[in-house]
Amino acid sequence: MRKKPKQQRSQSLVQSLIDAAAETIAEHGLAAATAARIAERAGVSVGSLYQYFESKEQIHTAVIEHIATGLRALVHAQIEQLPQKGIRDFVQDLLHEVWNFLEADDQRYLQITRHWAQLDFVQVMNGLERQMTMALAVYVMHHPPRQPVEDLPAKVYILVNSVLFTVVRYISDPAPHVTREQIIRSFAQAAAQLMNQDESR
Amino acid sequence: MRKKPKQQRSQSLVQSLIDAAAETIAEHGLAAATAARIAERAGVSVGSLYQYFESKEQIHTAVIEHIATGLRALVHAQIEQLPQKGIRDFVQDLLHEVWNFLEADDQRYLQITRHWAQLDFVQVMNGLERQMTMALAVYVMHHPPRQPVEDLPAKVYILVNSVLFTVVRYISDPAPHVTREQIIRSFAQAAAQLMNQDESR
DNA sequence: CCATAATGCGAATATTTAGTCGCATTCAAT
DNA sequence: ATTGAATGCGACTAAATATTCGCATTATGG
Repeated sequence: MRKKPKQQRSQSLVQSLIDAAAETIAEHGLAAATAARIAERAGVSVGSLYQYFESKEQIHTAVIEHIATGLRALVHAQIEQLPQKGIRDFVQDLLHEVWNFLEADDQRYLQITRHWAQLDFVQVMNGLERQMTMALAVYVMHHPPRQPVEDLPAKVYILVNSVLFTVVRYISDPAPHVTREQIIRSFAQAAAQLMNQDESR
Repeated sequence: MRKKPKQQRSQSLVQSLIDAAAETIAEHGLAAATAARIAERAGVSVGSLYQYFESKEQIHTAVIEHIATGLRALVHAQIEQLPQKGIRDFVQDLLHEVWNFLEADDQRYLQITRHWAQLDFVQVMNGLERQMTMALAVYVMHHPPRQPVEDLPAKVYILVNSVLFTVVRYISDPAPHVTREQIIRSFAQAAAQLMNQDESR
């Protein structure tokens, strides 16, 4: 960011640029999110845009950070309820929340998440992983299963990535032949089994 | 494709363009795979490129199709061995194969797969899903578990997408804190449990 | 060997895009 | 009210890039 926005008008200008960038990426993809288009959508001149952002990519990064904050908050809130819920319900509810989050605002965040490879989404997922690994480790310690859980970090790695990508892929799917509820149920089952917390045996 | 390449020299020209495109995407990303660069790498003029491809995107699509063929063959070969192996070993071996495939040739295919959202990779995954669903349905029919498998299509959907995306993500990860073997083992376990084929209980 | 179709070329054109710069406008402190 | 700093503007520049077109070269069938 070139200059720090000091006055209030410039701060809201920066915000409107970030919003406009998010909308543009969501509606027309990353490639279409050019400096000119973002500025126009924000009702701002390109000159002003470059007053606060070094480059086009810096705006994209700002958008990611915005999404990341939302995701982190959501996961954090759910983790607080893990002890009372147990793994299965926890995963189920978390999945519902993530799903709704990605679908909100006309799938604004979804479209952005699809371009994870080109954006710095990897950092975000690393953060989520750590958060989840800690929480699950603590939970398993307090609810020791008959058989100890092996490779817990690997399992969390799988779960976090699988959930996020599969949901993104599902929402992107024009004609999925399975239902959202089936996916969520299956994921919850898989998670519970992986943590050896499956009571139905 | 504008013209059909009839003579042998033009056919190999087309092939060299596709190869060059794959290499360019792999090494420098999708955005860098411009018409000029692809042509240069193939040792061909841009004019010739546009003689056989309507647009830059059409080359990208051709590259995808090439990868898809490889993946399909690989999965097909593994599915043949499913009956003798059982779910767990099947998934484990399949994962090793997919992993090696994506890492081969200096991760040539990996980089391409990372851009699935912008390319037509969705079709590929639909195909793989159908292939796997059929195979697993047949297997489960011949090896009925104590409890019937619910939501089989959904579970296969999860498995296929999770495996592919998680592997891609893992190979992209500059500093993963879990090992490849842990991931594979955990996935194999998850698959076996999901199909109620877990004998270790 | 000739006629004709297929192939190959790359300079030239048209478009798109990132990023800059000098000038105009607004704010905030005195 | 005045003044200097902050903000905002958008035409302009420079660089990439997609795609075309007329001409040169090469293969093929007779």
